[in-house]
Amino acid sequence: MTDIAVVDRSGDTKGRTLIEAAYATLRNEIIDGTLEPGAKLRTEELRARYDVSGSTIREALTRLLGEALVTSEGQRGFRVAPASLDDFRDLTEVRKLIETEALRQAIAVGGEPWESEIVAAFYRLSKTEERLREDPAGASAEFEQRNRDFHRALIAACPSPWLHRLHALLYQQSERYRRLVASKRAIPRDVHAEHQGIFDATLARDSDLAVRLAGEHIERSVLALATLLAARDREAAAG
Amino acid sequence: MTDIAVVDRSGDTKGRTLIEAAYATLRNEIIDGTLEPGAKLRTEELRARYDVSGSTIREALTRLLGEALVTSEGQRGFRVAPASLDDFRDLTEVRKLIETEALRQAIAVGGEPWESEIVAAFYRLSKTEERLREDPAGASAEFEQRNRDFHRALIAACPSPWLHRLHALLYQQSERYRRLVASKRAIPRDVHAEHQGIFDATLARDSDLAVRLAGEHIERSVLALATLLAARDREAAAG
DNA sequence: GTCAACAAAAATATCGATATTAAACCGATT
DNA sequence: AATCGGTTTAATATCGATATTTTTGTTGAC
Repeated sequence: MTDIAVVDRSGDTKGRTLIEAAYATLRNEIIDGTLEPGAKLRTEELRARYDVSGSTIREALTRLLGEALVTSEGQRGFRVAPASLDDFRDLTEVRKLIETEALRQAIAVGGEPWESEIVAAFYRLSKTEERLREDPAGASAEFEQRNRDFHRALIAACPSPWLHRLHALLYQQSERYRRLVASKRAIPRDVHAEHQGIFDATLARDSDLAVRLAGEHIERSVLALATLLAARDREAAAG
Repeated sequence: MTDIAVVDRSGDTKGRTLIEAAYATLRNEIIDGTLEPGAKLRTEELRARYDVSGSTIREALTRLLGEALVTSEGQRGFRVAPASLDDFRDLTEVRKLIETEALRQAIAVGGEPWESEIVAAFYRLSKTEERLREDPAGASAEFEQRNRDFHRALIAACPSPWLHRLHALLYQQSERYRRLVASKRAIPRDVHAEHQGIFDATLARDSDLAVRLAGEHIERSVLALATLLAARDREAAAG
Protein backbone atom coordinates (compact mmCIF):
# COMPACT_ATOMS: atom_id res chain seq x y z
CA MET A 1 0.00 0.00 0.00
CA THR A 2 2.26 2.74 -1.10
CA ASP A 3 0.89 6.22 -1.22
CA ILE A 4 1.34 6.97 -4.89
CA ALA A 5 -2.10 6.75 -6.40
CA VAL A 6 -1.70 9.88 -8.44
CA VAL A 7 1.42 10.52 -10.46
CA ASP A 8 3.66 13.00 -8.74
CA ARG A 9 4.02 16.09 -10.85
CA SER A 10 6.54 17.95 -8.77
CA GLY A 11 9.11 20.18 -10.31
CA ASP A 12 9.91 20.62 -13.96
CA THR A 13 9.41 16.94 -14.48
CA LYS A 14 6.32 16.75 -16.58
CA GLY A 15 4.96 13.55 -17.94
CA ARG A 16 1.81 11.63 -17.37
CA THR A 17 3.50 8.31 -17.05
CA LEU A 18 6.28 7.49 -14.64
CA ILE A 19 8.58 6.48 -17.45
CA GLU A 20 8.06 9.77 -19.19
CA ALA A 21 8.76 11.63 -15.98
CA ALA A 22 11.96 9.71 -15.35
CA TYR A 23 12.93 10.17 -18.97
CA ALA A 24 12.39 13.92 -18.82
CA THR A 25 14.35 14.35 -15.61
CA LEU A 26 17.18 12.21 -16.81
CA ARG A 27 17.34 14.05 -20.08
CA ASN A 28 17.47 17.41 -18.36
CA GLU A 29 20.20 16.29 -16.05
CA ILE A 30 22.27 15.03 -18.93
CA ILE A 31 21.78 18.14 -21.02
CA ASP A 32 22.52 20.56 -18.24
CA GLY A 33 25.60 18.64 -17.21
CA THR A 34 24.46 17.41 -13.82
CA LEU A 35 25.22 13.97 -15.12
CA GLU A 36 28.63 14.25 -16.66
CA PRO A 37 29.61 12.83 -20.04
CA GLY A 38 30.77 9.26 -19.73
CA ALA A 39 29.33 8.81 -16.24
CA LYS A 40 28.08 5.37 -15.39
CA LEU A 41 24.34 5.12 -14.92
CA ARG A 42 23.66 2.41 -12.40
CA THR A 43 20.05 1.41 -12.34
CA GLU A 44 19.99 0.73 -8.62
CA GLU A 45 21.26 4.22 -7.88
CA LEU A 46 18.80 5.93 -10.19
CA ARG A 47 16.03 3.69 -8.96
CA ALA A 48 16.60 4.90 -5.45
CA ARG A 49 16.97 8.52 -6.47
CA TYR A 50 13.75 8.75 -8.46
CA ASP A 51 11.87 6.28 -6.30
CA VAL A 52 10.67 4.09 -9.13
CA SER A 53 11.29 0.55 -10.19
CA GLY A 54 14.29 -0.73 -12.09
CA SER A 55 12.40 -1.49 -15.27
CA THR A 56 11.01 2.02 -15.31
CA ILE A 57 14.49 3.51 -15.19
CA ARG A 58 15.63 1.03 -17.76
CA GLU A 59 12.96 2.06 -20.20
CA ALA A 60 13.68 5.74 -19.68
CA LEU A 61 17.35 5.06 -20.40
CA THR A 62 16.48 3.10 -23.49
CA ARG A 63 14.60 6.08 -24.82
CA LEU A 64 17.59 8.30 -24.33
CA LEU A 65 19.57 5.75 -26.27
CA GLY A 66 17.59 6.69 -29.35
CA GLU A 67 18.49 10.32 -28.84
CA ALA A 68 22.15 9.50 -28.45
CA LEU A 69 22.26 10.98 -24.98
CA VAL A 70 23.24 7.68 -23.42
CA THR A 71 25.12 4.67 -24.70
CA SER A 72 24.66 1.06 -23.79
CA GLU A 73 27.06 -1.74 -24.22
CA GLY A 74 26.03 -5.36 -24.28
CA GLN A 75 25.56 -6.61 -20.78
CA ARG A 76 27.44 -3.74 -19.25
CA GLY A 77 24.72 -1.22 -18.59
CA PHE A 78 24.32 2.41 -19.55
CA ARG A 79 26.52 5.51 -19.53
CA VAL A 80 26.01 9.14 -20.33
CA ALA A 81 27.08 9.66 -23.93
CA PRO A 82 30.68 10.82 -24.09
CA ALA A 83 31.41 14.35 -25.22
CA SER A 84 34.43 15.54 -27.13
CA LEU A 85 35.50 18.47 -29.17
CA ASP A 86 35.67 16.27 -32.24
CA ASP A 87 32.12 15.14 -31.71
CA PHE A 88 30.99 18.70 -31.29
CA ARG A 89 32.75 19.77 -34.45
CA ASP A 90 31.11 16.99 -36.40
CA LEU A 91 27.73 17.57 -34.84
CA THR A 92 27.91 21.25 -35.66
CA GLU A 93 28.72 20.68 -39.30
CA VAL A 94 25.77 18.35 -39.69
CA ARG A 95 23.47 20.62 -37.78
CA LYS A 96 24.46 23.45 -40.05
CA LEU A 97 23.54 21.33 -43.03
CA ILE A 98 20.12 20.48 -41.62
CA GLU A 99 19.25 23.78 -40.07
CA THR A 100 20.21 25.91 -43.03
CA GLU A 101 18.25 23.69 -45.40
CA ALA A 102 15.24 23.93 -43.12
CA LEU A 103 15.62 27.69 -42.94
CA ARG A 104 15.82 27.98 -46.68
CA GLN A 105 12.62 26.02 -47.07
CA ALA A 106 10.90 28.00 -44.36
CA ILE A 107 11.77 31.27 -46.04
CA ALA A 108 10.51 29.92 -49.33
CA VAL A 109 7.06 28.95 -48.12
CA GLY A 110 6.47 30.71 -44.78
CA GLY A 111 3.44 32.96 -44.48
CA GLU A 112 2.41 35.72 -42.19
CA PRO A 113 1.66 33.57 -39.11
CA TRP A 114 5.17 32.21 -39.36
CA GLU A 115 6.61 35.70 -39.59
CA SER A 116 4.75 36.97 -36.60
CA GLU A 117 5.80 34.02 -34.51
CA ILE A 118 9.40 34.85 -35.31
CA VAL A 119 8.89 38.45 -34.36
CA ALA A 120 7.39 37.38 -31.05
CA ALA A 121 10.09 34.84 -30.33
CA PHE A 122 12.81 37.31 -31.19
CA TYR A 123 11.30 39.89 -28.90
CA ARG A 124 11.13 37.46 -26.01
CA LEU A 125 14.66 36.31 -26.63
CA SER A 126 15.95 39.88 -26.70
CA LYS A 127 14.27 40.64 -23.40
CA THR A 128 15.87 37.61 -21.82
CA GLU A 129 19.22 38.58 -23.23
CA GLU A 130 18.96 41.90 -21.40
CA ARG A 131 18.10 40.14 -18.19
CA LEU A 132 20.97 37.77 -18.74
CA ARG A 133 23.40 40.65 -18.72
CA GLU A 134 22.32 41.62 -15.21
CA ASP A 135 21.86 38.16 -13.77
CA PRO A 136 24.04 35.73 -15.75
CA ALA A 137 23.40 32.75 -13.53
CA GLY A 138 19.71 33.12 -12.80
CA ALA A 139 18.32 33.74 -16.25
CA SER A 140 20.37 31.08 -17.96
CA ALA A 141 17.73 28.36 -18.06
CA GLU A 142 15.21 30.82 -19.39
CA PHE A 143 17.68 31.97 -22.01
CA GLU A 144 18.20 28.41 -23.22
CA GLN A 145 14.47 27.94 -23.51
CA ARG A 146 13.94 31.12 -25.50
CA ASN A 147 16.96 30.59 -27.65
CA ARG A 148 15.57 27.22 -28.58
CA ASP A 149 12.16 28.73 -29.24
CA PHE A 150 13.66 31.37 -31.50
CA HIS A 151 15.62 28.88 -33.53
CA ARG A 152 12.58 26.70 -33.80
CA ALA A 153 10.38 29.59 -34.86
CA LEU A 154 12.78 30.42 -37.66
CA ILE A 155 12.32 27.05 -39.29
CA ALA A 156 8.76 26.39 -38.17
CA ALA A 157 7.40 26.92 -41.66
CA CYS A 158 9.67 24.28 -43.14
CA PRO A 159 7.25 21.64 -44.39
CA SER A 160 9.47 18.62 -43.86
CA PRO A 161 8.74 16.57 -40.71
CA TRP A 162 11.99 14.69 -41.12
CA LEU A 163 14.05 17.84 -41.20
CA HIS A 164 12.30 18.94 -38.04
CA ARG A 165 12.98 15.64 -36.40
CA LEU A 166 16.64 15.66 -37.25
CA HIS A 167 16.94 19.27 -36.27
CA ALA A 168 15.46 18.58 -32.85
CA LEU A 169 17.88 15.72 -32.35
CA LEU A 170 20.93 17.71 -33.32
CA TYR A 171 19.89 20.85 -31.53
CA GLN A 172 19.43 18.94 -28.33
CA GLN A 173 22.85 17.45 -28.69
CA SER A 174 24.48 20.78 -29.22
CA GLU A 175 22.58 22.27 -26.33
CA ARG A 176 24.54 20.01 -24.06
CA TYR A 177 27.80 21.41 -25.34
CA ARG A 178 26.53 24.96 -25.25
CA ARG A 179 25.68 24.71 -21.58
CA LEU A 180 29.12 23.43 -20.87
CA VAL A 181 30.54 26.54 -22.47
CA ALA A 182 28.06 28.83 -20.76
CA SER A 183 28.77 27.46 -17.32
CA LYS A 184 32.46 28.10 -17.75
CA ARG A 185 32.06 31.74 -18.79
CA ALA A 186 33.61 31.63 -22.23
CA ILE A 187 34.72 34.52 -24.38
CA PRO A 188 31.95 37.06 -24.67
CA ARG A 189 30.10 36.90 -27.92
CA ASP A 190 27.65 39.35 -29.26
CA VAL A 191 25.01 36.72 -29.64
CA HIS A 192 22.30 39.30 -29.81
CA ALA A 193 23.80 40.92 -32.86
CA GLU A 194 24.05 37.55 -34.54
CA HIS A 195 20.42 36.81 -33.81
CA GLN A 196 19.44 40.24 -35.03
CA GLY A 197 21.18 39.62 -38.32
CA ILE A 198 19.47 36.30 -38.91
CA PHE A 199 16.17 37.82 -37.90
CA ASP A 200 16.45 40.71 -40.33
CA ALA A 201 17.60 38.61 -43.24
CA THR A 202 14.86 36.06 -42.68
CA LEU A 203 12.07 38.60 -42.58
CA ALA A 204 13.56 40.26 -45.63
CA ARG A 205 13.26 36.84 -47.30
CA ASP A 206 16.90 36.96 -48.22
CA SER A 207 17.57 33.21 -48.19
CA ASP A 208 21.22 33.32 -49.06
CA LEU A 209 22.10 35.89 -46.47
CA ALA A 210 19.97 34.29 -43.75
CA VAL A 211 21.45 30.89 -44.41
CA ARG A 212 24.96 32.29 -44.39
CA LEU A 213 24.47 34.13 -41.14
CA ALA A 214 22.78 31.16 -39.49
CA GLY A 215 25.63 28.93 -40.59
CA GLU A 216 28.20 31.27 -39.14
CA HIS A 217 26.17 31.59 -35.98
CA ILE A 218 26.19 27.85 -35.52
CA GLU A 219 29.88 27.60 -36.28
CA ARG A 220 30.85 30.21 -33.73
CA SER A 221 29.75 28.00 -30.88
CA VAL A 222 32.38 25.48 -31.88
CA LEU A 223 35.01 28.14 -31.82
CA ALA A 224 33.91 29.15 -28.34
CA LEU A 225 34.20 25.62 -27.00
CA ALA A 226 37.52 25.01 -28.71
CA THR A 227 38.95 28.17 -27.19
CA LEU A 228 37.61 27.24 -23.81
CA LEU A 229 39.09 23.77 -23.89
CA ALA A 230 42.41 25.05 -25.13
CA ALA A 231 42.53 27.51 -22.23
CA ARG A 232 41.69 24.77 -19.80
CA ASP A 233 44.45 22.59 -21.17
CA ARG A 234 46.94 25.40 -20.75
CA GLU A 235 45.83 25.88 -17.17
CA ALA A 236 46.14 22.21 -16.46
CA ALA A 237 49.61 22.15 -17.95
CA ALA A 238 50.69 25.21 -15.99
CA GLY A 239 49.01 24.44 -12.67
CA MET B 1 39.90 4.72 -27.56
CA THR B 2 36.84 6.05 -29.18
CA ASP B 3 33.93 3.72 -28.90
CA ILE B 4 30.92 3.67 -31.07
CA ALA B 5 29.18 0.95 -29.21
CA VAL B 6 26.42 0.53 -31.70
CA VAL B 7 26.29 -3.15 -32.56
CA ASP B 8 25.86 -3.83 -36.23
CA ARG B 9 23.05 -6.36 -36.08
CA SER B 10 22.35 -5.97 -39.76
CA GLY B 11 19.88 -8.48 -40.97
CA ASP B 12 19.96 -11.24 -38.49
CA THR B 13 17.87 -11.90 -35.48
CA LYS B 14 20.47 -13.07 -33.04
CA GLY B 15 21.81 -10.92 -30.29
CA ARG B 16 23.70 -11.36 -27.09
CA THR B 17 20.86 -10.30 -24.91
CA LEU B 18 17.22 -11.27 -25.12
CA ILE B 19 16.19 -7.69 -25.57
CA GLU B 20 18.54 -7.31 -28.49
CA ALA B 21 17.22 -10.47 -30.06
CA ALA B 22 13.61 -9.36 -29.69
CA TYR B 23 14.58 -5.94 -30.98
CA ALA B 24 16.26 -7.37 -34.05
CA THR B 25 13.40 -9.68 -34.88
CA LEU B 26 10.84 -7.00 -34.41
CA ARG B 27 12.80 -4.61 -36.52
CA ASN B 28 13.11 -7.08 -39.35
CA GLU B 29 9.44 -7.87 -39.27
CA ILE B 30 8.57 -4.21 -39.44
CA ILE B 31 10.99 -3.48 -42.25
CA ASP B 32 9.99 -6.43 -44.36
CA GLY B 33 6.33 -5.68 -43.90
CA THR B 34 5.33 -8.72 -41.86
CA LEU B 35 4.09 -6.26 -39.31
CA GLU B 36 2.05 -3.79 -41.28
CA PRO B 37 2.25 -0.03 -40.90
CA GLY B 38 -0.09 1.18 -38.22
CA ALA B 39 -0.62 -2.27 -36.73
CA LYS B 40 -1.18 -2.42 -33.01
CA LEU B 41 1.60 -4.05 -31.06
CA ARG B 42 0.07 -5.70 -28.02
CA THR B 43 2.69 -6.72 -25.53
CA GLU B 44 0.85 -9.84 -24.44
CA GLU B 45 0.68 -11.08 -28.01
CA LEU B 46 4.34 -10.42 -28.71
CA ARG B 47 5.29 -11.81 -25.34
CA ALA B 48 3.69 -15.11 -26.24
CA ARG B 49 5.12 -15.15 -29.73
CA TYR B 50 8.73 -14.56 -28.76
CA ASP B 51 8.46 -16.39 -25.46
CA VAL B 52 9.93 -13.63 -23.34
CA SER B 53 8.65 -11.41 -20.60
CA GLY B 54 6.57 -8.29 -21.04
CA SER B 55 9.28 -5.90 -19.93
CA THR B 56 11.67 -7.40 -22.44
CA ILE B 57 9.29 -6.75 -25.29
CA ARG B 58 8.60 -3.33 -23.92
CA GLU B 59 12.25 -2.40 -23.97
CA ALA B 60 12.72 -3.72 -27.48
CA LEU B 61 9.79 -1.61 -28.61
CA THR B 62 11.19 1.43 -26.87
CA ARG B 63 14.38 1.05 -28.85
CA LEU B 64 12.48 0.98 -32.07
CA LEU B 65 10.81 4.17 -30.96
CA GLY B 66 14.14 5.92 -31.30
CA GLU B 67 14.45 4.69 -34.86
CA ALA B 68 10.98 5.86 -35.70
CA LEU B 69 9.86 2.37 -36.61
CA VAL B 70 7.19 2.32 -33.94
CA THR B 71 5.14 5.01 -32.27
CA SER B 72 3.85 5.15 -28.75
CA GLU B 73 1.08 7.26 -27.39
CA GLY B 74 0.70 8.06 -23.74
CA GLN B 75 -0.92 5.19 -21.99
CA ARG B 76 -2.14 3.60 -25.18
CA GLY B 77 0.70 1.28 -26.09
CA PHE B 78 2.72 0.86 -29.25
CA ARG B 79 1.99 0.65 -32.95
CA VAL B 80 4.05 0.10 -36.05
CA ALA B 81 4.94 3.51 -37.47
CA PRO B 82 2.46 4.54 -40.14
CA ALA B 83 3.62 4.73 -43.72
CA SER B 84 2.41 7.13 -46.34
CA LEU B 85 3.46 8.43 -49.70
CA ASP B 86 3.91 11.88 -48.20
CA ASP B 87 6.21 10.52 -45.55
CA PHE B 88 8.21 8.65 -48.15
CA ARG B 89 8.53 11.74 -50.29
CA ASP B 90 9.78 13.75 -47.36
CA LEU B 91 12.07 11.01 -46.16
CA THR B 92 13.56 10.67 -49.61
CA GLU B 93 14.32 14.35 -49.93
CA VAL B 94 16.13 14.39 -46.62
CA ARG B 95 17.96 11.19 -47.36
CA LYS B 96 19.13 12.68 -50.61
CA LEU B 97 20.48 15.65 -48.71
CA ILE B 98 22.37 13.48 -46.24
CA GLU B 99 23.55 10.78 -48.58
CA THR B 100 24.82 13.10 -51.27
CA GLU B 101 26.71 15.19 -48.74
CA ALA B 102 28.27 12.05 -47.32
CA LEU B 103 29.19 10.87 -50.80
CA ARG B 104 30.78 14.18 -51.63
CA GLN B 105 32.92 14.00 -48.52
CA ALA B 106 33.83 10.39 -49.15
CA ILE B 107 34.99 11.18 -52.65
CA ALA B 108 37.02 14.08 -51.33
CA VAL B 109 39.00 12.11 -48.79
CA GLY B 110 38.62 8.40 -49.64
CA GLY B 111 41.77 6.38 -50.22
CA GLU B 112 42.58 3.15 -51.94
CA PRO B 113 41.08 0.82 -49.32
CA TRP B 114 37.80 2.68 -49.69
CA GLU B 115 37.94 2.33 -53.46
CA SER B 116 38.59 -1.35 -53.37
CA GLU B 117 35.76 -1.94 -50.95
CA ILE B 118 33.45 -0.23 -53.39
CA VAL B 119 34.69 -2.36 -56.24
CA ALA B 120 34.09 -5.48 -54.18
CA ALA B 121 30.65 -4.40 -53.03
CA PHE B 122 29.65 -3.44 -56.54
CA TYR B 123 30.78 -6.78 -57.85
CA ARG B 124 28.80 -8.67 -55.25
CA LEU B 125 25.76 -6.55 -55.89
CA SER B 126 25.97 -7.13 -59.63
CA LYS B 127 26.15 -10.87 -59.13
CA THR B 128 23.09 -10.79 -56.96
CA GLU B 129 21.27 -8.67 -59.49
CA GLU B 130 21.84 -11.39 -62.08
CA ARG B 131 20.53 -13.99 -59.71
CA LEU B 132 17.56 -11.80 -58.96
CA ARG B 133 16.54 -11.88 -62.60
CA GLU B 134 16.24 -15.65 -62.51
CA ASP B 135 14.77 -16.02 -59.05
CA PRO B 136 13.00 -12.76 -58.13
CA ALA B 137 11.50 -14.03 -54.89
CA GLY B 138 14.35 -16.08 -53.48
CA ALA B 139 17.25 -13.69 -53.85
CA SER B 140 15.38 -10.64 -52.66
CA ALA B 141 16.66 -10.64 -49.09
CA GLU B 142 20.19 -11.08 -50.32
CA PHE B 143 19.71 -8.27 -52.78
CA GLU B 144 18.57 -5.91 -50.03
CA GLN B 145 21.61 -6.82 -47.98
CA ARG B 146 24.04 -6.20 -50.80
CA ASN B 147 22.31 -3.10 -51.98
CA ARG B 148 22.69 -1.72 -48.47
CA ASP B 149 26.33 -2.79 -48.39
CA PHE B 150 27.01 -1.06 -51.68
CA HIS B 151 25.43 2.18 -50.61
CA ARG B 152 27.30 2.02 -47.36
CA ALA B 153 30.59 1.31 -49.10
CA LEU B 154 30.15 4.38 -51.28
CA ILE B 155 30.07 6.69 -48.28
CA ALA B 156 32.28 4.65 -45.97
CA ALA B 157 35.15 7.11 -46.29
CA CYS B 158 33.00 10.03 -45.16
CA PRO B 159 34.64 11.08 -41.89
CA SER B 160 31.51 12.31 -40.14
CA PRO B 161 30.00 9.87 -37.59
CA TRP B 162 26.85 11.94 -37.41
CA LEU B 163 26.27 11.77 -41.14
CA HIS B 164 26.69 8.03 -40.94
CA ARG B 165 24.27 7.81 -38.10
CA LEU B 166 21.62 9.84 -39.85
CA HIS B 167 22.19 7.99 -43.05
CA ALA B 168 21.67 4.66 -41.34
CA LEU B 169 18.45 5.91 -39.82
CA LEU B 170 17.06 7.24 -43.07
CA TYR B 171 18.22 4.34 -45.16
CA GLN B 172 16.51 1.92 -42.85
CA GLN B 173 13.31 3.90 -43.08
CA SER B 174 13.37 3.92 -46.84
CA GLU B 175 14.17 0.25 -46.94
CA ARG B 176 10.77 -0.40 -45.51
CA TYR B 177 9.13 1.45 -48.36
CA ARG B 178 11.37 -0.14 -50.93
CA ARG B 179 10.35 -3.62 -49.86
CA LEU B 180 6.74 -2.66 -50.17
CA VAL B 181 7.37 -1.70 -53.76
CA ALA B 182 9.44 -4.78 -54.46
CA SER B 183 6.87 -7.16 -53.08
CA LYS B 184 4.20 -5.72 -55.32
CA ARG B 185 6.22 -6.06 -58.51
CA ALA B 186 6.48 -2.45 -59.56
CA ILE B 187 7.50 -1.04 -62.88
CA PRO B 188 10.80 -2.53 -63.96
CA ARG B 189 13.76 -0.23 -63.44
CA ASP B 190 17.25 -0.66 -64.69
CA VAL B 191 18.67 -0.41 -61.21
CA HIS B 192 21.89 -1.99 -62.33
CA ALA B 193 22.58 0.74 -64.83
CA GLU B 194 21.94 3.36 -62.17
CA HIS B 195 24.35 1.67 -59.81
CA GLN B 196 26.90 1.36 -62.56
CA GLY B 197 26.72 5.07 -63.23
CA ILE B 198 27.22 6.02 -59.60
CA PHE B 199 30.03 3.51 -59.35
CA ASP B 200 31.88 4.87 -62.35
CA ALA B 201 31.50 8.50 -61.38
CA THR B 202 32.63 7.83 -57.84
CA LEU B 203 35.77 6.00 -58.83
CA ALA B 204 36.47 8.70 -61.37
CA ARG B 205 36.27 11.13 -58.43
CA ASP B 206 33.70 13.18 -60.27
CA SER B 207 31.84 14.53 -57.24
CA ASP B 208 29.26 16.54 -59.08
CA LEU B 209 28.27 13.75 -61.41
CA ALA B 210 28.26 11.10 -58.69
CA VAL B 211 26.14 13.24 -56.42
CA ARG B 212 23.73 14.03 -59.22
CA LEU B 213 23.32 10.40 -60.20
CA ALA B 214 22.95 9.26 -56.61
CA GLY B 215 20.31 11.90 -56.04
CA GLU B 216 18.36 10.82 -59.08
CA HIS B 217 18.75 7.20 -58.05
CA ILE B 218 17.22 7.95 -54.68
CA GLU B 219 14.42 9.97 -56.20
CA ARG B 220 13.40 7.26 -58.62
CA SER B 221 12.27 5.02 -55.78
CA VAL B 222 9.67 7.61 -54.87
CA LEU B 223 8.39 7.66 -58.38
CA ALA B 224 8.11 3.89 -58.32
CA LEU B 225 6.05 3.89 -55.15
CA ALA B 226 3.87 6.74 -56.30
CA THR B 227 3.08 4.92 -59.53
CA LEU B 228 2.37 1.75 -57.66
CA LEU B 229 -0.01 3.38 -55.23
CA ALA B 230 -1.77 5.26 -58.00
CA ALA B 231 -2.30 1.99 -59.84
CA ARG B 232 -3.64 0.36 -56.71
CA ASP B 233 -6.06 3.20 -56.15
CA ARG B 234 -7.34 2.84 -59.68
CA GLU B 235 -7.86 -0.86 -59.17
CA ALA B 236 -9.66 -0.27 -55.91
CA ALA B 237 -11.91 2.26 -57.60
CA ALA B 238 -12.61 -0.05 -60.51
CA GLY B 239 -12.95 -3.36 -58.68
C1' DG C 1 56.47 -8.95 -8.57
C1' DT C 2 53.30 -10.89 -12.23
C1' DC C 3 49.91 -13.80 -13.62
C1' DA C 4 46.12 -17.04 -13.51
C1' DA C 5 42.41 -19.32 -11.39
C1' DC C 6 38.87 -19.05 -8.77
C1' DA C 7 35.55 -17.27 -5.33
C1' DA C 8 32.79 -13.55 -3.54
C1' DA C 9 30.37 -9.20 -4.59
C1' DA C 10 28.05 -6.02 -7.52
C1' DA C 11 25.44 -4.95 -11.30
C1' DT C 12 22.63 -6.16 -15.08
C1' DA C 13 18.98 -8.53 -17.51
C1' DT C 14 14.85 -10.95 -17.10
C1' DC C 15 10.75 -12.60 -15.15
C1' DG C 16 5.82 -13.05 -13.42
C1' DA C 17 2.47 -10.72 -10.86
C1' DT C 18 -0.10 -6.45 -9.50
C1' DA C 19 -1.88 -1.78 -9.91
C1' DT C 20 -3.68 1.62 -13.18
C1' DT C 21 -5.67 3.13 -17.08
C1' DA C 22 -8.22 3.04 -21.38
C1' DA C 23 -11.65 0.61 -24.22
C1' DA C 24 -15.88 -1.92 -24.82
C1' DC C 25 -20.33 -2.81 -23.31
C1' DC C 26 -25.09 -1.98 -21.88
C1' DG C 27 -29.11 -0.44 -20.17
C1' DA C 28 -31.78 3.77 -18.85
C1' DT C 29 -33.23 8.35 -20.30
C1' DT C 30 -34.32 11.97 -23.47
C1' DA D 1 -32.17 6.50 -32.50
C1' DA D 2 -28.62 9.00 -29.88
C1' DT D 3 -26.38 10.09 -25.61
C1' DC D 4 -25.04 9.71 -21.06
C1' DG D 5 -23.31 7.07 -16.73
C1' DG D 6 -21.74 3.53 -14.74
C1' DT D 7 -19.83 -1.28 -15.00
C1' DT D 8 -17.12 -4.91 -16.91
C1' DT D 9 -13.24 -6.22 -19.67
C1' DA D 10 -8.89 -5.78 -21.92
C1' DA D 11 -4.52 -3.69 -22.13
C1' DT D 12 -0.83 -1.05 -20.31
C1' DA D 13 2.43 0.57 -16.92
C1' DT D 14 4.82 -0.51 -12.87
C1' DC D 15 6.77 -3.18 -9.33
C1' DG D 16 9.88 -6.30 -6.52
C1' DA D 17 12.24 -10.51 -6.78
C1' DT D 18 15.26 -13.88 -9.25
C1' DA D 19 18.59 -15.57 -12.64
C1' DT D 20 22.87 -14.26 -15.29
C1' DT D 21 26.73 -12.01 -16.20
C1' DT D 22 30.53 -8.86 -15.18
C1' DT D 23 33.69 -6.97 -11.96
C1' DT D 24 36.45 -7.17 -8.00
C1' DG D 25 39.37 -9.26 -4.78
C1' DT D 26 42.29 -12.95 -3.05
C1' DT D 27 45.36 -16.66 -3.02
C1' DG D 28 48.92 -19.59 -4.72
C1' DA D 29 52.14 -20.77 -8.27
C1' DC D 30 55.99 -19.41 -11.16
